[in-house]
Amino acid sequence: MFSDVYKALADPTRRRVLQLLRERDMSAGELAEQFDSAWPTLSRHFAILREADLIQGEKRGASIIYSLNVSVLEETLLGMMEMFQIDRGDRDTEQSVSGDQERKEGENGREDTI
Amino acid sequence: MFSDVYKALADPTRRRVLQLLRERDMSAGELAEQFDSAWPTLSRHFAILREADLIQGEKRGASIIYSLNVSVLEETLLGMMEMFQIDRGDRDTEQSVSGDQERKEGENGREDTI
DNA sequence: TCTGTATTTAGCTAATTAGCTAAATTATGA
DNA sequence: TCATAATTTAGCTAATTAGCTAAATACAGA
Repeated sequence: MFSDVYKALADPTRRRVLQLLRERDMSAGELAEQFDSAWPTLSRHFAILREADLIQGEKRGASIIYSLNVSVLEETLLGMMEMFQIDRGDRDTEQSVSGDQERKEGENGREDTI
Repeated sequence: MFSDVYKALADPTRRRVLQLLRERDMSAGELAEQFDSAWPTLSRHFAILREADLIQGEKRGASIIYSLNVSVLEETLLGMMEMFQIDRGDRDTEQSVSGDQERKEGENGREDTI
């Protein structure tokens, strides 16, 4: 369902693009300037983010202004939290999940952990 | 920093493995039975999850019992929320972020969205 | 020590992806 | 219409990855 989104998020360059767009809308060129890669390379990253519906571009004159689709990002992350039953509230609160068991250290302090 | 974790999470099979381990610890074989892929293929996925420190395996006799590293998963997801300034509280609460702007529709109801 | 079970490693193929340069496309303005 | 600017597409290479089968390793129990 969100598989494209997960893949889009797996790349550091793309995560940085999203972060930049979190601050404000930017043109493709303005975005590309923030990176060392060639512009066509960035253009490809933009396309992947567009396909995942994480960003959208709007033509303004000769430029394309990209903007973040906050809701998709939000829904994906919250969906992921839910999927893994991570309590999204207060970090110090005890989690209560069926079959819940945190990492437990062996009595001898040594485990055959691989 | 968490790049390995993101990549590990990008694959549906691996996400399913994590979900299964969320319920209870399982041996490699028990896990592998849940999927159609060949065991070595699963073994490879386990290795990627181990390298990302999302799971760990403990030898028990001839078997390896895998368990989820809940904290790594939790920290990654919360870190991601923070990175993108997603409010992890109540969904209906207004977000207040510098330069924040939700998707706004053009007056004419038509945008040159690409 | 031999046998069977559990799991991983080796070695392969096919598909995907990130990066590049060069060319094409689209819009602006003289 | 011509030149320039902004961006994407085309077409390539190198690296990565998912999948497979076959072989190797590690352990348990007779």
